[in-house]
Amino acid sequence: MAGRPLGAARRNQVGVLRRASTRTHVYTVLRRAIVSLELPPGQALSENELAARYSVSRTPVREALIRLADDGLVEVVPQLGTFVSRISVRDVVEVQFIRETLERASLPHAIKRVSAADEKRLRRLLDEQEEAELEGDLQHWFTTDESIHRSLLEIGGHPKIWPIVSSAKAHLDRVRMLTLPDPGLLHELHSQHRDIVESVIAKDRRQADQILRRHLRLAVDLLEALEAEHPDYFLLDADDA
Amino acid sequence: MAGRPLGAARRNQVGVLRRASTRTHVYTVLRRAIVSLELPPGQALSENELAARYSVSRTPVREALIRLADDGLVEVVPQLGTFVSRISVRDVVEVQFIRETLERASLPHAIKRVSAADEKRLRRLLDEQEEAELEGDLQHWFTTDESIHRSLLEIGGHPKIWPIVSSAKAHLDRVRMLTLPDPGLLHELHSQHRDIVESVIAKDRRQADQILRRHLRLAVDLLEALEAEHPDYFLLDADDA
DNA sequence: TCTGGCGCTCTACCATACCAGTATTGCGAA
DNA sequence: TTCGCAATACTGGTATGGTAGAGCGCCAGA
Repeated sequence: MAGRPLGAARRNQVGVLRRASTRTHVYTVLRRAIVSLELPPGQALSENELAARYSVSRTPVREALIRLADDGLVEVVPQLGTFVSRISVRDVVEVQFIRETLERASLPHAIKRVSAADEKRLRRLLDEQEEAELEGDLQHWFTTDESIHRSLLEIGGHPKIWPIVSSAKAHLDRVRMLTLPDPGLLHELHSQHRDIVESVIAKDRRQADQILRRHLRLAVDLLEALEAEHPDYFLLDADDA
Repeated sequence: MAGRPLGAARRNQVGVLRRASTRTHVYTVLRRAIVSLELPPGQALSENELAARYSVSRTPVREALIRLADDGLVEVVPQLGTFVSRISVRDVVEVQFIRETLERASLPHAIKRVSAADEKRLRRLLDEQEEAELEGDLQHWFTTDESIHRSLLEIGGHPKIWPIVSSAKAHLDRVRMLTLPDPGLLHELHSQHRDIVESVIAKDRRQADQILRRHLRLAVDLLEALEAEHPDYFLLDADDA
């Protein structure tokens, strides 16, 4: 093979971020690629190939794939291969239910506990997202989307809900990605964010809940149309895991 | 050459039937040991030592530890060690909230969808649990406990909630384990199971919800007392992750 | 006696080698 | 031409070796 491990001198090869472990880095990169559909559902992933592409060994790649498998984003079949999981309509609906249930349950607590500093932070995130929208920076838009939802959970005193919602979001965002770039949808989502935040600040429980619910359902409402449009991305209804 | 001996190829090192992957096996064993407090909070776990104890290599041990870290049951500190996580009161409360929210949200669906076959299955599980209770077989009791809760989620059409609840349950059961063996508590929990199932069958939403809620809160109600009794098992309130 | 620094040891992390299966493919026989 | 079988070229699973970093204890010096 090519060069042998040279120790610390070689450690910086992958990216600027040396802080996180290699495994986390690979996990992050792969996850982003899957959610963005850059790696389409059904795509075969080879541990060897990925290791070569990112110039790391198989070990961290493998560990990243295990985490992705736990997230349901890939399926690893022993002695056969690892594949980007196809989208299961049933799973998406259920994952959406989980997310909606948890975020809505936390919202009243956020309304009770929101502080002036929280308000400032939320409004800053909203502005940041608006900027990303105007600039057409999808990546940044999604980052702020996560920040807003995570912040609301943290304000509600339920930070541990976020990892669950985040895992759900991955599947939902993959669906949403099929409808993008639709500037109208993006704008509507951002507008809903603003309405939710303002309702929380105004301590209007009913309105906040109503908008959040509608907000979270936007992705799945178009599911059937998307399935017809991209049949190869979806799992057949008969299949179960 | 003469080729490999095909008959012997089937033989897997340990003759204990056809077990899942080593990684899963180690994960299961370790998880059970942690939840049962056989491995107490704060206990240091060494990859090398575990590998030696279970007569496997470090790789599957390491991968199992990563999964346990995702579950929040262990904490791995690079270049230092891996430790059974201490119990954080705040986390237990939050995890309890998550579990309660999801199970209660699914319950109405279970009431709508419960079939005759489901009823039979649930009652069989209840009988099985009663038997385990009478025999004092804690391990079996916990198994049926899991089956009952999982079944209710599946009947409600939300099987994907189970992994989340299961992860939450691990933390809650660890707390509960501090109160056992208390035959009175065990009996009360079983009795509540029966009441919940009967309410579901009777399609009494309000009663089912009420009992389930009380049922799920039993573990955390005693938290403060337990923390006073076993201070070394708990995390100090100041600490955050 | 106390303190500061050097080094030993143990850790998890990553790289690599080996193993046991599976799908493919190419070749020989019908 | 077509079919069956066996060698092969993959796959992921496991075992093992090497590396940097963190903690701790010993020891020299004040």
